[in-house]
Amino acid sequence: MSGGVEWALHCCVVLTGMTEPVPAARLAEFHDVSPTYLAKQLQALSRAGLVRSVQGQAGGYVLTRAAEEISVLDVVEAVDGRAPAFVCTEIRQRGPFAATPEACRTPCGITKVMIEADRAWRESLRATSIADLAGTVARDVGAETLPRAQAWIAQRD
Amino acid sequence: MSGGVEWALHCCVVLTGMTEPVPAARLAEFHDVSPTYLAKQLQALSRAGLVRSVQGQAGGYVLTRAAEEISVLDVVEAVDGRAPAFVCTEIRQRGPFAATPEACRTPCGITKVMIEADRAWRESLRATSIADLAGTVARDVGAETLPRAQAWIAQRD
DNA sequence: TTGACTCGGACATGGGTTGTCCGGGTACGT
DNA sequence: ACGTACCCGGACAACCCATGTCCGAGTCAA
Ligand code: SF4
Ligand code: SF4
Repeated sequence: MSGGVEWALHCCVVLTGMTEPVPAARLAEFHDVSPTYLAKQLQALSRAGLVRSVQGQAGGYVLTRAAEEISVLDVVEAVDGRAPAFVCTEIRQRGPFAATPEACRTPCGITKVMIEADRAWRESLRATSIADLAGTVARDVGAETLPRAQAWIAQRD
Repeated sequence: MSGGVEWALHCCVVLTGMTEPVPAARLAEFHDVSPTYLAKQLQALSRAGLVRSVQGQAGGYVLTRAAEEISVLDVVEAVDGRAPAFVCTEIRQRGPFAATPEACRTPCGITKVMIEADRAWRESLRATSIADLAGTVARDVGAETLPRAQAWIAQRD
């Protein structure tokens, strides 16, 4: 899995409850990561419709909907793509005992198992929302930490 | 996911019920794939203890236990490794609002979600065995296909 | 003893993710 | 209305791991 997923998730969590647009550079400074590369991840989120980008001075990114309506799966798929991890090479159609193409209409047993496992993985990721994540960080490091961090992000130098 | 997983699974299926050792070169010829690269995957299976390799003339690979006792997850983990897909970079310990290391003893919410999803994925893969896969190919392409293929593999030129 | 065949780990190559850059565009301040 | 400064967006390289290959050590059969 792409490492940028972690960055994107952290950004979505800190964007929770933010009313003003936040520039990508400030998010990068907050997390101490490469600003340009983080920008790429945010662009992916923007393409997926999870965040809305406003340009010009005092621009930045804002969530398009409530944090309860954004699942972890949405973020993962936005950054890493919607393609399944396992892709069949159709090697059963090769070699001396090659199967006929019309026999390969329906996915074989191996592919079925992989698709089912992929579905279970995605379902598990869909069960948690960004708001849930924000709640866990409130329980882990204290309820006042997130608002203070958001205040630091909101102030413009 | 590594593409070699598909090759390894196919090899395990055709090895079902094989009593004589099968060389890697013959398996490669049967599937029409690179012999040397397939050998690498079989070596991984050997290291994981799923197959036993016998050397010398008339050597090859044999399953170490019954196909019912080998799950798809075993093969996947043998080839692709046991490491989880998501690895945390601990970026919460960086930046102006860095968390203290002692606060990071327990995994955060993001990591918990990822671990849970990974567990669900592996559990789904563990539910199916190689014997089940052999059964599905019997239902899909006919019950006599697999024995005939195995007979072709068993004969030595 | 000979021989030949097998596996095993060490060695190149390519595609993909990571990381970076500059141009188009927008909103603010004058 | 103009200038300006800022921000986003997609196009451009660098690094790394998966892919693919090779030859030597070991082993069994003859
Ligand atoms: S038999 Fe299944 S895994 Fe093998 S090539 Fe066909 S679809 Fe892919
Ligand atoms: S808060 Fe969670 S996801 Fe973020 S760096 Fe720490 S463990 Fe990783």
